[in-house]
Amino acid sequence: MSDKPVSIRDVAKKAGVSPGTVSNVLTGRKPVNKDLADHVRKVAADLGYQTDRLASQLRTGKAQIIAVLVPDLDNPFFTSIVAAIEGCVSQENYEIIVANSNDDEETERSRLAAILAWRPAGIVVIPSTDRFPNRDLIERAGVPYVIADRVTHSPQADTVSVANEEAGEMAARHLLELGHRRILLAASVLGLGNMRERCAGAARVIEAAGAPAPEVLETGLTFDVASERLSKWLDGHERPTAIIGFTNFTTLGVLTALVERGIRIPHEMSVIGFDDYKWMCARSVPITAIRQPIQAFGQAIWSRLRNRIDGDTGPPMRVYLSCELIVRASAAAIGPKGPRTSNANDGNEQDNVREMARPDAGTGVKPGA
Amino acid sequence: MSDKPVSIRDVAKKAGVSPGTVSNVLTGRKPVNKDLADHVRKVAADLGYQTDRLASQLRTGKAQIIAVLVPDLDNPFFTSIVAAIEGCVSQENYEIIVANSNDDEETERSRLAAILAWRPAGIVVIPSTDRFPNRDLIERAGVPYVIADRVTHSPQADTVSVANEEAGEMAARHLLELGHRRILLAASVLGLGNMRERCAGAARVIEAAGAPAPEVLETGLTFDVASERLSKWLDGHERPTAIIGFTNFTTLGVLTALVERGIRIPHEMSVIGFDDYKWMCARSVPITAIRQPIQAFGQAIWSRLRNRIDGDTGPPMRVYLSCELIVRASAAAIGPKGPRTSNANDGNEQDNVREMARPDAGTGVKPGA
DNA sequence: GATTTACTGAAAAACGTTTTACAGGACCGT
DNA sequence: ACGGTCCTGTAAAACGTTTTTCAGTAAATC
Repeated sequence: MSDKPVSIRDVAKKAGVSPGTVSNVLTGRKPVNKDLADHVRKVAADLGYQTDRLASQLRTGKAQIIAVLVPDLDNPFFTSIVAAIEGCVSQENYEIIVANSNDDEETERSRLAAILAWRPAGIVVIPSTDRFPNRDLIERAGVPYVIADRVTHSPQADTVSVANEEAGEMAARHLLELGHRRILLAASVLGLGNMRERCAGAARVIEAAGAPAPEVLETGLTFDVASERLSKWLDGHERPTAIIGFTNFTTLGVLTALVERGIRIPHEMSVIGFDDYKWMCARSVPITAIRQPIQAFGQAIWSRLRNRIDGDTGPPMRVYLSCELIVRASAAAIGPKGPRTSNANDGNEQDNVREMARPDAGTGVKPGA
Repeated sequence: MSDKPVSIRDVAKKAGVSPGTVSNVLTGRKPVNKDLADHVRKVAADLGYQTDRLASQLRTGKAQIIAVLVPDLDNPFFTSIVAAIEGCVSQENYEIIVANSNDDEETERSRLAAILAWRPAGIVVIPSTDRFPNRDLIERAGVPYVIADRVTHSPQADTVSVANEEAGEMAARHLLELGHRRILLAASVLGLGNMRERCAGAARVIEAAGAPAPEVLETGLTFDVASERLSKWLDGHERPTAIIGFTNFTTLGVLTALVERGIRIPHEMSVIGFDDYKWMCARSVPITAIRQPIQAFGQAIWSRLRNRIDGDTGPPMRVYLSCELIVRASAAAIGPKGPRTSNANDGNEQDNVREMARPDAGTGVKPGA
């Protein structure tokens, strides 16, 4: 109800000191007599004073704001990353601004501009495209940022991503061990670095095993077209014995396409999905999947960004985290008999985060097909 | 790279005018000669000037920030609402700050305090508890806010929610039409108004049909305990023929509990879920569910909040939106023969948003059991 | 005992805007 | 010619902080 919020001046007057002293007491930037400090603190508390962060951070130059720009706020993978980051930063008195680029380069640009006008302390962005041309906006503004997930290395900026090739390898190896040889890789869009790497990892292992090079199908970025394309593809091609979905949406697409075609899992088709969600277990044949370490992801992003905010001017770093294969029932041994699930879960639980300086920057991985 | 961002003073100097004039040109708050205005705009564009929103909004008093406080950022329902709101507000040059209360009253309070320090233009909050005692913080700050989802009416504030009773009725009626009489209602926590209302709606319809009053099971707020409690309950009670999950997490819990017990859907148990997600269709027996109108939800929240920000001082409004029953295969007719699905989808597609002033405020709905 | 040093806190400048107050014309009607 | 009203733009105040500068006192050093 009280229209004007209580200001530092009010506190100062009531406490009989100068505003500067109140500031020094509250921020602790300059020492002030213990007794007086206590008094000021008490008055501030009594008045319910809350420092106006707008004003405070106008003066100090940077806002305690971390902006997170994602390509799709309706994709639970991205929101889970936002959640993980929020958990980290809120403990250090930062606030999070979210923006949605809708996988569109133009809106990405405009959202980025709007966000930069807040002079945020840092930005984490999951680019809408691999090249991320809108980077120039951030760089011109001189705001620290890290690129996450989709772009796995960049000569200009820190990147945090998953060990994509390794993830692809894990999935493929699991299928090979189960006897599969004709494997379909379902990626969202090969224009994305992480997709190329996952496919490359899988393809390498598969070919190394002497199996035919896997086919790669691009299912697009949304769920709806994913299942559609999958269905169409299944109609027009010799049927593989296993499919790896390299994205949560593609996994969902694979699953519904199989339902539509009446192809049963795992008897007629083995499936490995990406990401680990509750619904994967809420089925009679729970889904074997590659789990991305979301919490660690968020922490790694924040820790990198934090360093930059604190003034780290070292060369761009590339951080990547290992995924984990969660063996369940949707990938089964091939052969005359029915499903036989394996539980060769050798996931390396600890030490799943590595950092490396980047001498090797810029060497993109070729698509697997 | 340029360390100091270009300020309005720089533009003014280069354009040969005063800072005030630049401001007037850019904000359009006072008229300025057309030619001069164009010139200023050009200079501003050349210099890549972007007004510092911190400074701007310090002066004007309120930040173009909408804070969204949700109980669980890992729950896709809540994040989908955030996404819907973000879509609305970003078009009007507002930015969204998200905060996670983690379903805990204390962290809710501290997050709220942190958020209020930004002097946001408005707040939308999905309270962690029904009573929402932390409301006092917002009210003391005098910031407009709307309460969403969980609390469906409040004498002090606008509420936007779903037509919960109606939703419960729809689900129950569908099951009754399919011949079910012993129905279990799975709610998250009956301390939440929306849960009580959904249960009440279902219970009323069921009892009106002469069927025994339905049992209500509280499954808790997280997925893990949900399935656990469900499993335990199923062991200790006579088995119903149908279950309604009144939350996406409880639905997931129901589904996995049934999987664990080897109870098949819909042959041995019919299930109606809540919310509409992709995974519900990615199964051989897709899930019949109550869909909440997420987009409309976000729009209604924003429109209400917008009005308040613009100075609407009318009495608190209660807005509620109708849900839709999506008939699929997980709820089947009971009887000697196997599953028979109905497609009696009479959902009222249009006119699913209503507003009403609140003379009836404060009359809570009783829990259904 | 004089001079430095250390400490404490007040006063004022600064951050980048917006807004208010005002000044200088031009234009109008008398 | 004169006072009034527009019109357009400048100068300066203001927003609520933090930071810098400085003054006054007490302690320490010679």
